[in-house]
This record gives sequence, structure tokens and C-alpha cells, in this order.
Amino acid sequence: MATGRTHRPATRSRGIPEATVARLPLYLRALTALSERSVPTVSSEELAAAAGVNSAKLRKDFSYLGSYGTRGVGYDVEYLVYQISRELGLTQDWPVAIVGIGNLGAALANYGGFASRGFRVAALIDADPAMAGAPVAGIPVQHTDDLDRIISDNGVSIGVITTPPGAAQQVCDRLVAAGVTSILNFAPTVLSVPEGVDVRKVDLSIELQILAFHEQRKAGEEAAGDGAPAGEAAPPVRATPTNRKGPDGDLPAVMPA
Amino acid sequence: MATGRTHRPATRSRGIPEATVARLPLYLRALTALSERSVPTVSSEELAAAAGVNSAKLRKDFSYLGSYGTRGVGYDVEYLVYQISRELGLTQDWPVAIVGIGNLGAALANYGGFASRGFRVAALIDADPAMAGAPVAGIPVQHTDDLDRIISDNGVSIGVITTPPGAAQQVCDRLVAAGVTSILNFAPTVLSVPEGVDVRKVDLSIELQILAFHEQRKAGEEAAGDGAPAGEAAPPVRATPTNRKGPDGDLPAVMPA
DNA sequence: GCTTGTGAAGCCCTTCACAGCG
DNA sequence: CGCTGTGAAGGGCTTCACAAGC
Repeated sequence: MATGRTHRPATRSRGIPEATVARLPLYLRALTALSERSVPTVSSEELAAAAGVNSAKLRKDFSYLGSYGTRGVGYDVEYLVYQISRELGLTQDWPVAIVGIGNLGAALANYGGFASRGFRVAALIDADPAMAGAPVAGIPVQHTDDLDRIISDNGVSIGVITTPPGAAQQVCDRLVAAGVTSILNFAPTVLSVPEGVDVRKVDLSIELQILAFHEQRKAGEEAAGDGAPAGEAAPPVRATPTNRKGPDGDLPAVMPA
Repeated sequence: MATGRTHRPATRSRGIPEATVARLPLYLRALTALSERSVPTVSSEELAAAAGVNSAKLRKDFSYLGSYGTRGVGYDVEYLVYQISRELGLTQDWPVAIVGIGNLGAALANYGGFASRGFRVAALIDADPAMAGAPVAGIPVQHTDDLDRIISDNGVSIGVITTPPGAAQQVCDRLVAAGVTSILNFAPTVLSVPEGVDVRKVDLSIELQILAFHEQRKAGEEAAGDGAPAGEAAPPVRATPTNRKGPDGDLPAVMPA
């Protein structure tokens, strides 16, 4: 998961669990595909398979939205598309500003998946004066100095941060001061925001690290209990060398005896 | 969250809960920053603040790795950096292949956060013959026809998919056939993979949709109980119009009476 | 008969609160 | 005395299994 509200213990929103909210976009995508193929109805089993979840979970999720299915038949595709869109707030237009137009920022500006979901890239902002005016994805890049005005003028409430880590908190503060209340953060930094502002983070290297953990485990299963992997650096000696206990199954003699 | 194992109920790995694994990279980042500032030790309270979690959770997380702290003092920064790196498998080199060199693929190829964590972009692969040979981020793009050989030759076990959605499953199948056992998927598609292959997904538009949900909720709180938001499309009429019950607090009269 | 909707059970994770230890 | 390590309690999410209903 790439979530990250800053504290505030993820209160249940209008009775809909966070975990369910996070899956609604998945269902919506699957339903949209069915809609394009003019499929009129779909069972929880079929839809669950298309969304990559199990059917009991899907039915439970939908039960939080209301009773939108028909027993013995399934769910009406068009109707459900509308209900989920409405629940997610996608029946309205969301102007979004992207701050930090490097490789990633430019990639996001070009990303087609936003526009099709009601997200409109309303502004691109960068600190580099040399970029100002030059269009990226058909949208002119504006300078950070005007951030406040740009956010206000466009009624932006969702900001995307794709700056280098060092600039992220400052940009975040300015976005919040300008009225942004939701932030999608791609910078590898922990942002602190005032109460009432939502932050979600996407960290590309974290995802790879989690994969590496499981990958290492797979390799370890084939030849379990072997020593240190090849090419490993020497472990640093601990400041206060005491007897260490590891969890069961830990590699023996991690530290130089 | 951006996780997505295909079924397999997320078994606890070597006693370490998935939720803990997902936080280890966060701790590692905070610790690395402390290390660069030559801070010798850190308390759970301080480190938790830097990582954006609470200290009880952090201590519990570390307890799964072993007893690496000193009571009354805290944790030795260097030692902990090493232990977490080892646990995540970052003490070894992970060659990674990126398939689909569009805007996003190129941005990832250029992303500095990979190399610094032991991830080496070993190959860039694209289906467009016109791109073949041209270097991106100093790495020549190779053609999909050679995918199998490229994966084998470089010993790649982690693949990154940044293709258009239509090509993702096919690319995934080919990666798996060539020996890849971990996949990071940026394409908005549900991938199906055989047992033993891990998939994590990052979906940019899903993150925005989740933010939109909460954003809508905030707006609704200010003027609660209002009608449909401005600019809303007319809801489709349901195939079998029956009496509908919504959850408590639902907007009244969602459908045209 | 077939599929939804949902109480109940179980699981995992978080949080608490304090014993243990330097 | 301070901070870690951890049983125990609590909460949320998932899964089960079946009653409800078309």
C-alpha cells in the first residue's frame, strides 16, 4: 500500500471502510471495461475475478454502498458504474496541479489515465525559470513564484508533488497555504501537514524493496540456512557489542565473533 | 496501498508481518539520513517521528527482527541500517528490467532512488523497433523480441512493467516464462501470474481517486445534505427499478423519482 | 435454482501499558 | 531513571456460510 495520512487514525468515512474505498477504483475499472463491451449485468463472482479480489469481499464492499444488486441475477453494470463514480466523487471535475516537472512530473502530465477519470491537469509548476512557458503535454509550465495565485485561480484542491525530496516539504507547505487539501506525494519524504489535509504517498523504491524482501526469501528457501549472500558488505561492528538474539530461523553469526 | 499478490493469502514471511516489511524501507530511509548526519544512536520515539509512525509500532516492528536496541539508550544507527538492509535483501545487487519505455518507463530509468538501494537497471525493453539502440538514461533500449535472452543474460528476477494496459499481461507472461519472479506493475491491469510469482502494483489514477473520495467528503461536511454536485451527469436509469435502500446518511433521492 | 446481502467467526495488525534491563 | 521489548487488549478487515429474495 502506498497510503500515508499523517496521524489521524483513518476514521471510517461515512460508514465506508478505508479498505473498501481503496478497492472501489478497481471495481470501477473492471466495470468500465464491461460497459464498453456492452455487458448488461455481472455477478459478484465474475466481477471479482476481473478486479482480482474474491467475491465475498466484493459483495461486502458493495453492501456498504447500498443494496445495488439483484439476487439470482447480479449487478447492473451501468448503474453500478454510476453509483461508484458518484461515491468516489468522479462525477465532478477535479483540477489538479503538478509541482516539479522533471521526468516523473512530465510523465504524469502526459498520463492518459487521469483525464478519463475526471482529473484535469490544470497547472504545471516548476522552480526552474528556464522551463517557464515551455509547454509539457500541451500545458505551459509556470514558475513556483506564482504558485499561490495559480492554485487559487484554478480552484485546485488536489496537488501532486514530484519535486526532489529536499523541496517537497516546502512545496507542500505552500500548496496547503494556498488552499490545497489533498496531496499525492511522489517525493521520498515524510510530509507533515495540518489536520484536515490528506496525504497519500507513492514511493517507487519502496515497492521494489518489498519485492526484494520476498525475492530474497524465495532464494533462501531453495538453499535454506546458507551463509551471507555473495557480494555482501562486511557488517558494521555494533557500538555496544552484547549477546544478540535473533528470531528463530535467523542467520547464525551475523556479527564477527 | 499499492499491493497486489494474486490470491495466496499473504502468508507471514519468516515471522515478519507484511505490514512490518512494508515499513522497513521507511525506517531505512530515516536511518540513512541520520547516518549521513553521523548521529550515533536514536530512540524509538525520535526515529518513529522521522519515519512518520508511532513509536510503539516501530518497537514492535523491530522486535520481529530481533533485539537490536539498548534499553535506556536507543538503537545504534549504523547497526540498524545494516540489519534492515540485510533483512530486505539490499546487501546484494538486484538487476531490474523495465519493459515499456514511454514517459513513465523513461522516468523510472532515470530515477536515482533505485541505484542507491541496490537496484540496477540492467535492461530497457520496448516493442517499438524505432527505439531500439537509442539510449535512455545511458542504457540502450532493446527490442521485445529479445526479451527472453535479455532476462536470462542479465540474471533479472525483478521486472517492471510500464507498457500500455493492453500489452501488460502478455509482457508479464513472457517475463515469467523467462524466469522473472517479482513484478512491479504500473499498467492499470490486473495481472494473473502462476504461484510463486509476486506482483505489486502502483496505480497512479487509483491514488487520485482515493483522494477525491475524501476531498468530496470534506466538501460535503461544510454544507452537508445538499443535492447532487454541480455539473453532475444524469444518473442512468436502472434496469430493474426496485425500491432502493441506501446506507444511513446517504443522499436522498439519488435516482429520478 | 442461483446470487446477493450479511451476521458471525477468525485473523492480522495496532495500541496500550508495563515489566525488564541497561 | 529511561527506553526497549512484549504480553494482552482492542479494532478493523477478511472470510465463511447461510438466510433472504428474485
